[in-house]
Amino acid sequence: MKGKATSFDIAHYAGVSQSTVSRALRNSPLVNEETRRRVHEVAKQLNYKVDKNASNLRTQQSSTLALLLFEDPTSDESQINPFFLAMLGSITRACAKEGYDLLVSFQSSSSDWQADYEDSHRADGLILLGYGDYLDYQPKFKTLIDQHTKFVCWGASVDNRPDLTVSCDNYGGGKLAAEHLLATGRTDCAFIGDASDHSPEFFARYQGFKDAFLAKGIKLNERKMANAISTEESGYHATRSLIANNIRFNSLFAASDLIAIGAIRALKEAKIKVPDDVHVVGFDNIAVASFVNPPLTTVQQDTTLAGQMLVDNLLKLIRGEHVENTLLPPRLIIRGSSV
Amino acid sequence: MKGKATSFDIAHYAGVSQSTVSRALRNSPLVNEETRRRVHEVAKQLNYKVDKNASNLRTQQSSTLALLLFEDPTSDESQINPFFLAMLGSITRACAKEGYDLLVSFQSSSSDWQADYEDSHRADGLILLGYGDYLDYQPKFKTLIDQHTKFVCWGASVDNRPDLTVSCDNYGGGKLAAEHLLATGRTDCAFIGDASDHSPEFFARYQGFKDAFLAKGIKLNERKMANAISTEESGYHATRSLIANNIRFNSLFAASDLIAIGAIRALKEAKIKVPDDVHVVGFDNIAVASFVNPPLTTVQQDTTLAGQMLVDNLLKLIRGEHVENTLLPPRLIIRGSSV
DNA sequence: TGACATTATGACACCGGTGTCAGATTAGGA
DNA sequence: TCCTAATCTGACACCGGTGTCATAATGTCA
Repeated sequence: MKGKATSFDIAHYAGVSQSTVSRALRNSPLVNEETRRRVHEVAKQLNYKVDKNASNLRTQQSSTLALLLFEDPTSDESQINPFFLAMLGSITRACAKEGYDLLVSFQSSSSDWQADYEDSHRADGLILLGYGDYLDYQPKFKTLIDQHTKFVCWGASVDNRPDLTVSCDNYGGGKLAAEHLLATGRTDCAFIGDASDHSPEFFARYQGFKDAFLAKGIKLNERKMANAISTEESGYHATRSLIANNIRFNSLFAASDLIAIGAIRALKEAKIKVPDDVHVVGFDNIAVASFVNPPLTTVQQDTTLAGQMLVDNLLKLIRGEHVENTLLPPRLIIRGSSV
Repeated sequence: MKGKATSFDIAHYAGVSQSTVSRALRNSPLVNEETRRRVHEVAKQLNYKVDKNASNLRTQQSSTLALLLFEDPTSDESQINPFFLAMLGSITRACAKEGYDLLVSFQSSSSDWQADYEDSHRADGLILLGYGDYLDYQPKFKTLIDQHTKFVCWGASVDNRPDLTVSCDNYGGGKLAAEHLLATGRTDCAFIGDASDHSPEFFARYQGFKDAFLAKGIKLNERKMANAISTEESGYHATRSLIANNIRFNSLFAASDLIAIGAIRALKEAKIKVPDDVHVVGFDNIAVASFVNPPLTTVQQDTTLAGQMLVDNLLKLIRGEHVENTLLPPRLIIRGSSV
């Protein structure tokens, strides 16, 4: 057999028309049981596989989702944020479970990102994943909505369309972290992250954290804060600058685990002991968290559930079903860095 | 405008035929400069995107590669081997660079894996990634070759077709590890991994390691070996069983970093100090390696280069060009676990 | 036995591009 | 001025399926 078999080849060998082959292979009730069997038989022998391009072209859908990964442009090229990789894994699994294929693509948020997977009929919908720079994305979101592109995004909320967002309850997670530190009696707390509304997830974490302290009548000292993006390097430098400015604290909340790991490095370097001198709590529960020294207390985001929800919601959108705003419950994982 | 624009819409507005539109958009030299400009103009206004399904159907190729990830069926569902995730990242980037899209799919090596991406014209070729169980795969490889499926694989070698494999020089890497331990004077060495030919990569690492010791006239003690697959758990249990059997050693070579990390946990638990009592060397240089305590000495595999080579070789195969067997040089990264 | 519903099948248009071929127009050369 | 070559464009078949419609074969009931 030269080249790949087509449904016409099968039709020929099975002694039926090509239409019937198409129907038989998709188990249409219109086709006779005996015929169906025979067609399947021949198809198997010829190792026939439906041509997805032809099929997709005709049906105008692709059984494929596209995952767009946005990375902090400043992060090292070779190292991808492990939290996103975990998400990628769970999204892949969720797609497979639903019978969808997944196209993966990295976007650098600085450049003009190409969301044309849907326009070009390569994918039925998009999943946007990133510690989104909130403000920069809004115009893009609007374009996507105007074009009726189906998409969901992680973290960053879309104006007036809360149903398009799946995210961890960052505010609640921040509270969990705060309550834990308060319970251990460490009320003089530093925050490393970004408390501007540029980074909505970090902002929400900080808000929850702050409010939990306020609820106990404690006001966080604004001077004990330093900005950082979600890399180890950034966390290290931010913490170093606090130390260099002679700012004292007995506990530290980092907006992400990578930041926390960088912070611990800076603290160690300054001969500040973790957890004896400073309790440290991170956010994400990436795989590394349990291996660092000391093991990192952190707020876990359930990536498996998150991936599943992103896919589920997107499929609902594609099918035109109603979707609710989705907020996933965080969970505190207590380890050696704070006890 | 209802629905998506097609090339006929553009033809209409630009006052030319659809054929000309198609040519103009692909910058065919056949079309007049002025016409080309006008067509592009209209296309942009209508936000036109070529329908990939139609295009792929006609041209019989997809500008897409598929990545099949094989995981150890025993590994935890939620945690994917970080080494593979790093590879995934670099493969994605390499694909983007070459203008190809990437379909990602997880396969459980136990079940019958579906390699029909190419048959169904979804992808032009396959990249196989996994700590392959060598023997199980050979029949599958044969089928793929018989069907003229274009594919490359990482690690596992394909009988008679060395050109289909890209891999790290595992033998050389094992030697590097051995020479380092010898240089530190730790000649009484344990090995955790799989030294059977079931796991070709681990086997090669062990061979290189063993030969380097032999070159110094030292024969490794077979009793100081334990089998493990590439998970932290497995490394932990394997090491524990050695300790439980009262087997002594002053250095340890693990076939992968995850195994090494598990081994360190087992050692610590038994109050055996790393590196004072036992020097530990791993393999892979996953991101975690530098964060564990003590930081792990390891043999680095250059994942960026590996991803690039896999993609490059696959594209060459697709284009029918000659491909060489590809072996990437490993590099020793010395950290606290062995000095 | 004729009228009608049911079942199974084939013919055919269609999805939206790409590639080939033929034809129109203009330019160039004798 | 006429002929040939070069340039540009449109018509059309084609890729390999899917869905609609018409039709043949069979069964049912009055």
